[in-house]
Amino acid sequence: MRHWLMKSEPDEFSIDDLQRVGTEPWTGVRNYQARNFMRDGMKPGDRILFYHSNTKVPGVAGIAEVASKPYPDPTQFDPGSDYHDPRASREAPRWMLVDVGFVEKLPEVVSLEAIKAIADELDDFALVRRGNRLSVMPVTAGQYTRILKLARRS
DNA sequence: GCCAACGTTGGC
DNA sequence: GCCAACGTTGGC
Repeated sequence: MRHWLMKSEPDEFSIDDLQRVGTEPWTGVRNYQARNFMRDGMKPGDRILFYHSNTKVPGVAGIAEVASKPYPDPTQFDPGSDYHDPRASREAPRWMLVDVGFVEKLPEVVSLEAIKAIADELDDFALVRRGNRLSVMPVTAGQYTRILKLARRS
C-alpha cells in the first residue's frame, strides 16, 4: 500500500465535509504532476493524509483513502464548470482523478508547524520543501507513521 | 492582504 | 525552444 498527502482548502472542502459525504470525486486538479500521481500511482485502499491548506492552522486534519481506480475528471468536459478544459475530449481526456473516501478525523490538526518541528526525522518531506505547491504528493510509510504519531500522543 | 515560489502560456 | 509575462498557491 502506498501513502499520499492531499491538500484541500477547508473553506472549500474540509475533513468534516468528507465525513458527511463519505466519498468524494477529487475533481479540479489541473497540475500535471498531481494528475500523474493520481493516474499512475494510486490504488484503491491507499491511505491519504488529508491536509487543510490556506487556513488559520494549516495541517493534517484527518485520514482518507483512495476509493476508486483513476478515471477521467468529468468536470473537464463540462462547459459550465470552472474546471472545463476545451482541449480535453472524451476520446482524449486530459485530467484524471480518483474518489477519496473518509476514514478518520483526527482529534486535533497536526499542524504544519508541528510537522516542521520534526522535519529532520522525515527525510526530505515534500510538504515542507520550500515553495512546494503540489496538492497531491507521495508520502513514505515512515513519514505517514511519524506524522500520525503526533496526532495520537497526548 | 501580501508576496515568494513556481507552473503555464504564448510570442518570437 | 527560449523566456518574459502571467496566474495560482498557500504560508504568514
